[in-house]
Amino acid sequence: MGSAKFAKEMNALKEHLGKHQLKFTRQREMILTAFLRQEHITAEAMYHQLAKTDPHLGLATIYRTLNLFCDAGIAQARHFGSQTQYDNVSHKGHHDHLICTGCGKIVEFENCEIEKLQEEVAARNGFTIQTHRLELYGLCSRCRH
Amino acid sequence: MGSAKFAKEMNALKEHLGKHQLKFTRQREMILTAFLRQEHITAEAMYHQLAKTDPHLGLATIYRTLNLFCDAGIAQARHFGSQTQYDNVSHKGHHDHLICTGCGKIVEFENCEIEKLQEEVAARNGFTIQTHRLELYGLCSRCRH
DNA sequence: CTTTCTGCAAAAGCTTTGCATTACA
DNA sequence: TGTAATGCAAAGCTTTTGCAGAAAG
Repeated sequence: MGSAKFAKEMNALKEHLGKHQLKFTRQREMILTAFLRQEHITAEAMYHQLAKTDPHLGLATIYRTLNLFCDAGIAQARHFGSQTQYDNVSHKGHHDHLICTGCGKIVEFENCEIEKLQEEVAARNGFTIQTHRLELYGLCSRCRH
Repeated sequence: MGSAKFAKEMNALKEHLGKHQLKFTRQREMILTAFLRQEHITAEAMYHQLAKTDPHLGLATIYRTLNLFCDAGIAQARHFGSQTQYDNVSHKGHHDHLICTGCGKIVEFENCEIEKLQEEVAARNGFTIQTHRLELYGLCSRCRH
């Protein structure tokens, strides 16, 4: 199965489910597998994507499940524009955003130096970083004049 | 008038209005004056705040006006939680946040080196930064053991 | 006077919730 | 067999829009 490579997250989910008397369902497995294939996705996008496989899967179930992933530490919700993006935490730390306030364009970038400085700041304050969010807002070259 | 200290932004607004055949109204003046007194605010919060002064001021007018300020470059919208925060662009004493996922403690910090690297990343991608948001999530010393 | 604004209410997204039914353990 | 999860539809929130009357230039 394709989910073999997602064993780590699958276990994290199962562990969370066990701790909270929740159940491992066909839908949760399907949604997790689809989710882990992307860096970030909206509930609506996942709904359309999975409709091909399971036309009866409800949008509410997707919302409930993505929120469950957040509780389990597998996903992280990020409000962007009018929608919520669910980020794949295992890709995080390599995935910050430059956002044009003029046209909405998003450029993804990673910068190890910034991350190193973040670690320093955290250490200085006695923190151990689990994840972070960095968004730079500005104007792209096309929108600047 | 109390608005004397906000002359710069008031002029920026008037200039934008002039350029676009828009009008300078009592409501726009009132909302701008209230807006400039804070670092950031939601439409709803401003609605309640101004209700004391002008009980007939509509929420729709506040939304329209705050969005106008964004067009004029005086404000900047940032989606946070389920609401939109309108940031006062002239307050650039920007602080970032360290957030403990264990106890919810928030530590504010500033780091010029990180900001310098952000500028570099932006420049490399043809962006001019207006503002940014950096949040580090992790465990504080007390929550770690 | 003409054009733009405002206030109200209604509509429009996105997300959550209630409930009967189904699936898991 | 007892809980929890699902699907559907309805409700809830925040934000936007339509329109008639009011205000600005």
